[in-house]
Amino acid sequence: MSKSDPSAETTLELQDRMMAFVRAFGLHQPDQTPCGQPISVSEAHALAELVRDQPLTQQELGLRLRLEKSTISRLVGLLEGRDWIERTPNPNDGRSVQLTLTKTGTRMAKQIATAREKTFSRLLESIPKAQRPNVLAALKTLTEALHEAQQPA
Amino acid sequence: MSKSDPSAETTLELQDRMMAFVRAFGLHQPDQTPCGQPISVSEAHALAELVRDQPLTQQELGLRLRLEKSTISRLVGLLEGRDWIERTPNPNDGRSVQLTLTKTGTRMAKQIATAREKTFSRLLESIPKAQRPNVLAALKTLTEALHEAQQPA
DNA sequence: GAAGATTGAGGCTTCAATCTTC
DNA sequence: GAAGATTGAAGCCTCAATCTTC
Repeated sequence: MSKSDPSAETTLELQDRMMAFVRAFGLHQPDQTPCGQPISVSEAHALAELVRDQPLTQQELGLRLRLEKSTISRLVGLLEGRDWIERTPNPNDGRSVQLTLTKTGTRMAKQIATAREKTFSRLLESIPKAQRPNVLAALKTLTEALHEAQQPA
Repeated sequence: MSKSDPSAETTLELQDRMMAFVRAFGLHQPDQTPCGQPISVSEAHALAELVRDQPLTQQELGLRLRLEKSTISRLVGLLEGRDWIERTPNPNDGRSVQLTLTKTGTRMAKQIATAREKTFSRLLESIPKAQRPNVLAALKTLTEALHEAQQPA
């Protein structure tokens, strides 16, 4: 919401830096698997959300992961097929289902979280210590700006 | 390369912020199309690279976009189908091809660049002016850290 | 009719195998 | 055999249409 026309140069730099960052992040490769088969980034993210909050409806999960409901439906189907997630019908509303982690799913979620923490810890170590607060603050600012700029009006 | 164990909390925050950012960025949606049909993010990115440097081999383009050579092959095929790009055989090396923009392709690339600039300008406006330098610097730092952390050894 | 979820069609990406040229 | 490019198979995602329940 801050007025002031940004210069063309600054805009171009932001564009370059963001594209470079997103490409470098490599969203498409599956996560390292702590044990057994590889796991998609979204699967890992879904498990992480469920560890924090349980139960969740598919729509709620979709909002958190910013994925379409159809994607969530298939994603949950896969995780259910591995017996990591359970779909329980909501007693108060026959339309929605409640997602909960199975015992195996909880164990896997924690293993994945540990492995992931190692990855991000390593990344954080590659950032000069003095700049870490700036980087975190910048990511927050950027994400908020993205949400704001994506508003239709 | 900076030593010092980051705290678990900081690691978690980085993890959250990065996931939130990447999801918010929405890599999967096609770009707004300045005229005619929608364009994938990678197509727009490819045109932007070619406007800067011409000609490029497919492998070079793949390195810049951080995409597999098979992806580039298909991507170029699509752009060639629209008569935006030309594949010219390299006279010095029969294996590689030289990618150049056609007249139409150049015009489109510029239109897309303009539209994209508008998008990023709007995003930049959503970032408080005082924080803009920090955000840009942070993105640079992060991308470098990503490349460093992805090194095998 | 609206909300939650599912299914079908198509696009972009990766990995693996192949083909051609060096 | 290595390098550049292509093709085949499969995974994840979006959009649109559909089904069930409110």
